[in-house]
Amino acid sequence: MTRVRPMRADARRNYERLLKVAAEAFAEQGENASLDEIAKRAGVGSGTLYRHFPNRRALLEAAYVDRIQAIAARADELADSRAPGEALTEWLYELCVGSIQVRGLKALLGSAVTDGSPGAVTACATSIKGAATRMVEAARREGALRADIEPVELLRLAHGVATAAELADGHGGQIRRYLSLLMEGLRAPRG
Amino acid sequence: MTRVRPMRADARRNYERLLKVAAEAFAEQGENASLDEIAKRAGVGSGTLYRHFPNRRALLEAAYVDRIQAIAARADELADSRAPGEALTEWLYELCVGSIQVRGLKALLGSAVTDGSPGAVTACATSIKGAATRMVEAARREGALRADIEPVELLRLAHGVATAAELADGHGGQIRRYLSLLMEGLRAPRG
DNA sequence: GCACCAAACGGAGACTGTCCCCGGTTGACC
DNA sequence: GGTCAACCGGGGACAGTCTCCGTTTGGTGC
Repeated sequence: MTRVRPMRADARRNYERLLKVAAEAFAEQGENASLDEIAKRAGVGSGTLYRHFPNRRALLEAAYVDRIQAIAARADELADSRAPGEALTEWLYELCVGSIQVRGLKALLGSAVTDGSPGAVTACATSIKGAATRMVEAARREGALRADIEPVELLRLAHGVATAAELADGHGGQIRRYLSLLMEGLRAPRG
Repeated sequence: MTRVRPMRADARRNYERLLKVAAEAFAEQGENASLDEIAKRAGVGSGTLYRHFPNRRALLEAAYVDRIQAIAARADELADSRAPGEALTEWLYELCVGSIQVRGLKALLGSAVTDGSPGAVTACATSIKGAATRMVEAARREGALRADIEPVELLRLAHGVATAAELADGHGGQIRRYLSLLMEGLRAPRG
């Protein structure tokens, strides 16, 4: 158990400003927003940015953990208020909407469900997969979902739906439609 | 009718070497392969590359037109040898495999079915959409496909499937599975 | 053959972005 | 208010994109 000493006041200040600015920049410009530009907008040097966040992915993840947690929490909320199958569909819908509207989020969610990506075992990946697992299990019990679909597969397929919808109009206008086509295929097999 | 004078011999030579090298580079490294590096490998200056191909997309497209045409031709071949629904599924499967194995191809196919992308009206887009249209119409007639699915939507969804499969293992091992799940949802509605 | 010149070449260089390094600064603690 | 580890920030090496322009060369008419 290493003694963790609290961050110095200036460090904490910079850290938080960076997160705030980064979240905005990634949302607007996607995952490839300029890091030096983010540093500048946060009023710090690029050295400071890279010390706090060794690479782009680290910053991206830090900027969106809370949003991911919110999505995970939303799963339980939906599970309480609707039938499992419906809750699942609605949750995936919201996931896709978030992926398209907040541009950096999609990349992050994608790498969270990528097999064998370095550093994939992150807080983000864990909580989103946990939420998916709970929803999938409930939906299976209700017979609203085939038994051979793994939670992580569902997340990957949802990512695919978001990608397809993005190609359509760039604003997610087709998510609902594409998702319902997919869900139709994921229902328990026809008699 | 403008008089088209043939390319000078050195120009044609360079043009073709660039295409060859670019196809290799994009296949290996994806759509973001370094253009200067491609020029160097082809033994020409970067100025020459940019004169022949004003931007990355132009080079990408030129490097893969023939491959896209082959995919489009393959559609007719499959249509002749199998039932429409099965032919469609197999064609989409091959499309996805190509998208994953030849890395730059996916980006190109994606932009070909993007609504409102600049320069979307290209030879690639036209021939791939044409092939999709023929397959979709045949499948519809057979009742193997819902009537409300547009050809271009199918291409977008296939792109989504390729994306999902790529997340799974990076090599397309799940394409068949994910595609069959999708196709299940695209069949004519249950009674 | 040869001279001409439009077409084509190629690489220097301006610009943007990433990331590291290290001399200077500052906040926390005594 | 002195000490020092932690932190800052910007300069700079490196890589990539794309343009500009002086130089070279292939095609053509003689």
